[in-house]
Amino acid sequence: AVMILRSRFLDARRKRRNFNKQATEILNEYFYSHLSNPYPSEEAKEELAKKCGITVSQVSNWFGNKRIRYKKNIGKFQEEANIYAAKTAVTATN
Amino acid sequence: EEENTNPGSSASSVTKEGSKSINSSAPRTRKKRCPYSKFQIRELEREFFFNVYINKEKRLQLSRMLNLTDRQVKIWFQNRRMKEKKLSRDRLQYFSGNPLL
DNA sequence: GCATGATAAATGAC
DNA sequence: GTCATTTATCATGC
Repeated sequence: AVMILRSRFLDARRKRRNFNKQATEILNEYFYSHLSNPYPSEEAKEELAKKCGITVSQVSNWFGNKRIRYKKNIGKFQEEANIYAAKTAVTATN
Repeated sequence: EEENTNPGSSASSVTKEGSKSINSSAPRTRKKRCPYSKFQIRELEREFFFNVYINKEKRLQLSRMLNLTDRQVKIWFQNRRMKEKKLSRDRLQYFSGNPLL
């Protein structure tokens, strides 16, 4: 039984699964509302992980990938940036 | 499963990372990440199994055998220790709260 | 076919 | 030394 769990653990670590849309929304919301300094603290990471239903490591991975891919091609993310900018603006007015 | 095409040797004579150019304020471009071969990984892992911390002597020996610099071997062990720590964390998280145990 | 998450080299703060 | 990163690469999803 232990061996089964062990192999299952190894497979789960290697397989990649996309996050659900809600988790991605939360992460993007934080990213674009902190675009000048998109480096969440350890506490912020834990809170994001809890809200997204993922691990802190996964949050770190997401921000690492997001930062460099955004920097490498800002134009590609412009539309996305506008969407979340408008979204946070709406929530701010409420 | 072959050797490294080390980009460091292709540039101007940079025998070791210790050697600095005359220019003190050089931006010093970041070394391109080059994945190690299966053979290199096997030997590094073998040594890591015996001791997580490698001494200077074995480090020099390994670096010569694998055609890597001292610094590369040193950094590999640092990263490998971090990886081990993360694996332990993941294992603990995965097996904790598992009803089948 | 790229988008995306995870991992592997490499750097730098401390 | 650790450790959060950057960057490229790998593996998978779709």
